Amino acid sequence: MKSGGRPTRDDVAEYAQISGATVSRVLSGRTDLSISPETRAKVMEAVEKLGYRPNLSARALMTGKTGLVGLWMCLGYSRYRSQVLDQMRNVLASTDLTLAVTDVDEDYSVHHSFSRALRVPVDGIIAFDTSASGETFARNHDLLAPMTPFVSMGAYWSEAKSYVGVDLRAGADEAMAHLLSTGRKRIAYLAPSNSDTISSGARHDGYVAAMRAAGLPTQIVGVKTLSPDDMRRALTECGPMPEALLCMSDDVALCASFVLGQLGKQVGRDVALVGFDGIQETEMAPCPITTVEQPVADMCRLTWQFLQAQIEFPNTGLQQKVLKPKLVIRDSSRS
Amino acid sequence: MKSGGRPTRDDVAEYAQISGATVSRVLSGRTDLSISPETRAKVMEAVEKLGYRPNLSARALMTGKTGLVGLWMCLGYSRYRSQVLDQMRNVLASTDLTLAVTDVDEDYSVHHSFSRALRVPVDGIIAFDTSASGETFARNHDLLAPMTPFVSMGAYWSEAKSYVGVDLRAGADEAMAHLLSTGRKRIAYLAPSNSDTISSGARHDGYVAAMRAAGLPTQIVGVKTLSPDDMRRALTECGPMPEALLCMSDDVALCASFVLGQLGKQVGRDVALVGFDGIQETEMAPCPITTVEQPVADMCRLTWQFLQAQIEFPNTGLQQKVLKPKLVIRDSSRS
DNA sequence: TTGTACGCGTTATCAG
DNA sequence: CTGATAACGCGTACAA
Repeated sequence: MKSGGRPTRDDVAEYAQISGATVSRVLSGRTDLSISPETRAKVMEAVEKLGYRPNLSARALMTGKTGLVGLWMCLGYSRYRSQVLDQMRNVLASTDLTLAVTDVDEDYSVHHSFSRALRVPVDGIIAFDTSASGETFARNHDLLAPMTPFVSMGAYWSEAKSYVGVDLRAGADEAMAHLLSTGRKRIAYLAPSNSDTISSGARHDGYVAAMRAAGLPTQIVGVKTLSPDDMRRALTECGPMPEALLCMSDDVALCASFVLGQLGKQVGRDVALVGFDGIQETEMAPCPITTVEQPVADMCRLTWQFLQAQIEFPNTGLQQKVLKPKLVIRDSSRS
Repeated sequence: MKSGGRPTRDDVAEYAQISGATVSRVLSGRTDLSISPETRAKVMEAVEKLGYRPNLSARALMTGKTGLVGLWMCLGYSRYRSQVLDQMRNVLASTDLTLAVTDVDEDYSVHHSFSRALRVPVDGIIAFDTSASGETFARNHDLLAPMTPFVSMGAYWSEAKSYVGVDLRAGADEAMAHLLSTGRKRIAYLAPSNSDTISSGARHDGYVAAMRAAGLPTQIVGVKTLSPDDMRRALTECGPMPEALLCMSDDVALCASFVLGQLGKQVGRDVALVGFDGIQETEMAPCPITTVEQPVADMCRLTWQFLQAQIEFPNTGLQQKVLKPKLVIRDSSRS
């Protein structure tokens, strides 16, 4: 046996006094091969004795498959993302593939993020809510991994790629229609100021369009981070308190809800609140929060279907589907 | 070039009319090698033209390194875990290694979970709060990946392995001392009924020990899931409402807080609440919740230090450190 | 500065 | 049922 490193297949073979090929056969776990019980026993003993584990890279090199599905997402704190992670895990659980989650953060350059993510050797890629615009994303994917099966999932996509999208614009339209129907006029859009979503994207655009259509002035409020302090600053320095806030996410809405309480405002009466995502916590806020619920379960299931097809049949064409979110009205905006 | 599949290094070489070795050299990005500008240009052009990407498995096979750090954790929904993910990502960001997060769920058998996680070829493993007992875990690690650098992080560990632990027992002791000092006597321990933590572990044990020492009867309350419905059932069917609840996690405490409100009880006055983990949301509850805060940042930083040492110097001995959590007292238990 | 040749640890295809 | 042997795609001495 080699002195220093990990034992190899041939170390096992030597120890067991048989050929390397046979070791492979035993360890392959295939049922269509027949192996004598004694040989099998010898191999297993040697494996145990030597603490042998197959080298995954070598195996992948031979088979051309790693058995991994890459999930690309921003690992920054977000309850919605955490929920998607949970769901994706459930979907993959019944499979013989393994989920490998990789950080793709908008803070780094897209290219830098990608080259990192691509260091994980996967059979297919799911890119979730990578907020780099869909097109930039598609171009980078072409550049960096043209042959790898790929599906983007969530709010952003490119028509050049397969995707399962969520029509947040429809969600924003519905939310705004609802908000306006309650008679409120001074409605602001609230989002993290360091994010793209504050000045563009389906939610922002839906808000602006609805306000314009109603002949009302728009007001964009940016919040630096989702800390109570920054939220308080944002909410007090933006002028007179708006009658309603369309929040970019439920995380934003929940933080706003807390700060409004501190400021002596009553959510639902003094200020209406609508969030996006549909995370569980909106239900458990002091005043339950209206939200545009994302179809997380369907989204994950369908995405996996798409990707699986691409992995199994490399010639699969583009698969594209847009899902509709669902407005869930609660006390924060009812009256 | 081969017909069907991805282009290889030698396809690039052929296209550029040079040797495969030179292609490798150009793409290695090393500065100590000297390559003529024309050659470099030819290679780059061929790479672009053919859409060549190096095969990671082959590269890993050669170098013996994948550049990946495996983070093993349960991907089920939990705000604390999400926070750890966020922090770990920050720690690894300044590194040239890539984080590959893998689901290791206590619901599956430990062995099954492990063999899955081990399908990701990594240079080192961080196992976070894998609630399988530390010893079981260590044994499985020995069985499945004896040579791979390994550090466990969080509430569970084995003395046979390197770890960065958090002394939740000390946290529980402190929390109970605090709770008892407020004069409350009917104190219950609240945890998910399907989890190990309901009948064992540092938090449970600390609770039981403190109650016994105070000559008070213990009361364990199990909650099926963290839905308001299940929580309501747990809290109403456990007999007369306890004066205080030591909650297994902040997620549990927050859910309890919501349900108590619904039941007309005032948190902090009628029922005291203490949670574990120190997630941000405890601060933003209607009545801010006392919590045993985990040293997430230090924990992640130190764990990485340990792992890095093992990766760099394979002969590194056992590295073990236990961190103390910090009791943060808020209104939910003050008076 | 570039090319040749070998080996990393597997799986898979042949004979035997 | 088992043993040689040929790839898989790449990095790197060594030679030119």
